[in-house]
Amino acid sequence: MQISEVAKKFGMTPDTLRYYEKEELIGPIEKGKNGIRNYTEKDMQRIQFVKCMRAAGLEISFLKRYIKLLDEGDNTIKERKEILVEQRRILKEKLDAMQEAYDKLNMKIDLCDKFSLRSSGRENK
Amino acid sequence: MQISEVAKKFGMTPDTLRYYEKEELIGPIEKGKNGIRNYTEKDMQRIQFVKCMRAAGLEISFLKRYIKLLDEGDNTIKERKEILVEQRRILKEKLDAMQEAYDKLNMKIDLCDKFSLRSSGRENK
DNA sequence: ATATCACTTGGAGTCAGCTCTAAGTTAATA
DNA sequence: TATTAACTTAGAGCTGACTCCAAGTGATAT
Repeated sequence: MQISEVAKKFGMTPDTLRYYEKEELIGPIEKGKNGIRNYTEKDMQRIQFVKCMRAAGLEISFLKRYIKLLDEGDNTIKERKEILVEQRRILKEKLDAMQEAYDKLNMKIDLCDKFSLRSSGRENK
Repeated sequence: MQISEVAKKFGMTPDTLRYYEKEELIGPIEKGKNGIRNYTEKDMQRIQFVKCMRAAGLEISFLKRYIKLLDEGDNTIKERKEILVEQRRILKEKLDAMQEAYDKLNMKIDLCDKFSLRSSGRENK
């Protein structure tokens, strides 16, 4: 599959895909003799993973480190787990902070509703 | 309360507090005749709010807009609610994406554990 | 043959959100 | 009185993650 098609499939730009490859989050992607990238099913699984993690705000430096270890094979599992556990911790903290903000937003929205009710109530007297 | 004290209280730097003030997320903070900021209880409530929202990733441009409306009074409630609802929607999407990544991380960590168990089991034969 | 199109590269530019620097003022301490 | 420390300002610099640009290549359509 060619770069623009893959980009479309994942809702990102070819630029971003090339950038991720340069940063070694994906690939290196095989190229035909014309120099054009041809993405395999496996490449796309990795893109899927990277996209998911990036959408959650995980840093590129982490992903790079992790994927390097992945490619090094089974004897990096212990280290990989440590990295994953650390990222999970960071992610959990962010999730909690966001949940707190979410609740606060909900409260504020409720207050707006209450205010509107009260004042429309007064109008109808 | 003086800037460095407030900064410490909220775990941020004086620079950030001055930056937020310049961007009109807080204040304007009253200054003594020496030109030094003196934060009131009300200022700090707003700092608290801004900090919470920023920690959840809400943009400064939104906070600025929202706080401007707040200061304009009751007849901006409808517009404020619209903004809040929109931000809630954005935040919800991010929360879901992060939850998905969180689950994926957990799965990967489980896989690491299983692998370690299996190989240590083999070792003990 | 020539134009169009999607691709390639290296490197520069952009953006949000801080973060730091330099130069200056003021109040308290040695 | 001189130093120190905490504050002030305007504005420059930094970081992460893209995003864009210019110049070039190669395959296809007219």
